[in-house]
Amino acid sequence: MYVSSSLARQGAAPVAKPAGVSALVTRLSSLCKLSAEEVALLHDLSRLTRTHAARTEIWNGAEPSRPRILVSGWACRQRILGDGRRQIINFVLPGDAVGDWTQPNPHSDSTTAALTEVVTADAGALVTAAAQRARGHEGLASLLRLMASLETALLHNHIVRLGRQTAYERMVHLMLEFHARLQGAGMVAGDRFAMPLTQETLADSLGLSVVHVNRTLMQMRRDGLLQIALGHVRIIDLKLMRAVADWVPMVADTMRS
Amino acid sequence: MYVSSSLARQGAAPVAKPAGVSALVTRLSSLCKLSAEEVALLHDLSRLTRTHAARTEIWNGAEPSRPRILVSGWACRQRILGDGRRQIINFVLPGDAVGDWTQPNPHSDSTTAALTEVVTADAGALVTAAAQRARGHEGLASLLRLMASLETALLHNHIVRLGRQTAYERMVHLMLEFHARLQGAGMVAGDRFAMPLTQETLADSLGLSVVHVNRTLMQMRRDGLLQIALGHVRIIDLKLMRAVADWVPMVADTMRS
DNA sequence: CGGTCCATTGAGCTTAGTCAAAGAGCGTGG
DNA sequence: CCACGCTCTTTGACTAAGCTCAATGGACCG
Repeated sequence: MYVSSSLARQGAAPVAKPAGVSALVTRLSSLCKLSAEEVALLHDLSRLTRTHAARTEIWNGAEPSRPRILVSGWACRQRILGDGRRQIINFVLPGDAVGDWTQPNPHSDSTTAALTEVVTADAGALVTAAAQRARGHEGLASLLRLMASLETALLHNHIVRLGRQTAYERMVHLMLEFHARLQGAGMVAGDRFAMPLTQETLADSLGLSVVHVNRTLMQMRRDGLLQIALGHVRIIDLKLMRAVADWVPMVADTMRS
Repeated sequence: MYVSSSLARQGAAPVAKPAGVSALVTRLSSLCKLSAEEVALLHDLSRLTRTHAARTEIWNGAEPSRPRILVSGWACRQRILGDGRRQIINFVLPGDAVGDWTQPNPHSDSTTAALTEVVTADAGALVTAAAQRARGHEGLASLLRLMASLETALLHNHIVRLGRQTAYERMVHLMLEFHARLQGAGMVAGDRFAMPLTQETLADSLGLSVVHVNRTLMQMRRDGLLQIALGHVRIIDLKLMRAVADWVPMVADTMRS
């Protein structure tokens, strides 16, 4: 039974997707109390954007480059092993840093690739303003520190998923992570959000085979946890999902309450 | 055939283990060019140390505390799932930061536990000096950034191990990581270094069962990759190990050459 | 209409987990 | 000194989660 549940539909209509930089501003200003001047700086990011096609590399760990921030689309940090095995290290969503800002030239062998068409902005002005500790920009330094801290927390979560959770638990946990992160960017409408990923991408993130990802998703549907189709996810039973995946609320979750 | 290869021997004689803070100074000053004044600051860390017993918690993600740095012993960041499953997120070795310095109160559910008796030092002075950008302390800021960057790289490596490597590859890769990190701290003598971990600890790091860790280690011995006994590791065939594990040199490695 | 990408499903296999038992080393108290 | 208990390691037998191979079907595009 093919239920037309393609995950990565090209022409899927956007759901609650703010145009331009507004998702980015929503997300970043929700993390940290920022002055009006600082928020203006965030809006200014839209003046120096660049569009990258899907399936292209948007950042290479080896060569130093200016700090960039993701404005729209989905990307991922990944590493390819010698024999072609691929592991996705983390997903980069609107408002996330592309690459590693803290280190000019880290010897990292991982690269950042666009999963969809992606827009990035030059964040050099942000970093400079935060570093200069200018008056009216005290919040930016906090923001950058908080962003780094949250990214580390996501890496920790991913390690726990991969090390000690079953395929089913991993998948549920990842869906909850997307839900929480996209909510922070105002990209969740009710119980639905866009997830333009193929099952192969999910497999390479969760350390599973494509076939097993498919079976796991089918089981989740049968269990009434969520619906996945047409590049969108609809959460059906959030409470059950959190119980299944041993979910620990993220910082953004607690701030909301 | 029991070959007396206990991994965690209490009374094991130290191998190339510098007493006091020297391992820490060795490691940190190898990362970054530091002024004499800054090196003196590192030595000063020994004035504010604290000893923690094995199997005790030395840092709790929830409550804010002063930044600390590990002087001697082995610790780990870990998370316990609701049903008791445990995942070790990373190992903390001499010269590594305990907890998360960048964030006052990160909502992290992970804790840092001492695997052996451990000595930590208050690193508040370091962080303050780096933040003040005082003259003569320019290197400290770089050092802290580099430390954070290296820790992130280790998390990335761990994710790749857990997601896309076999039990055998994971184990070899972890041994290579210990080798490289301890070498930076001057704690490798020739081809040998101390590794005071039980097989259960290795299992909880690599996402395996204790039984399978044992079988994997036995196979590695038979294959002539390394010897593990009495809480020590002896590297036999470094080249083969690196080929097996798809090893990517760490920053510290490349600096050495 | 053929080609391509992605999702789905079945059959058989492999890696790694579970359960159970035994051995080695070490500390402790009689 | 020795018996006992505890922790850690080792091994066998069986089980199971997840992988590989193979084939099919829907959707979309030129």
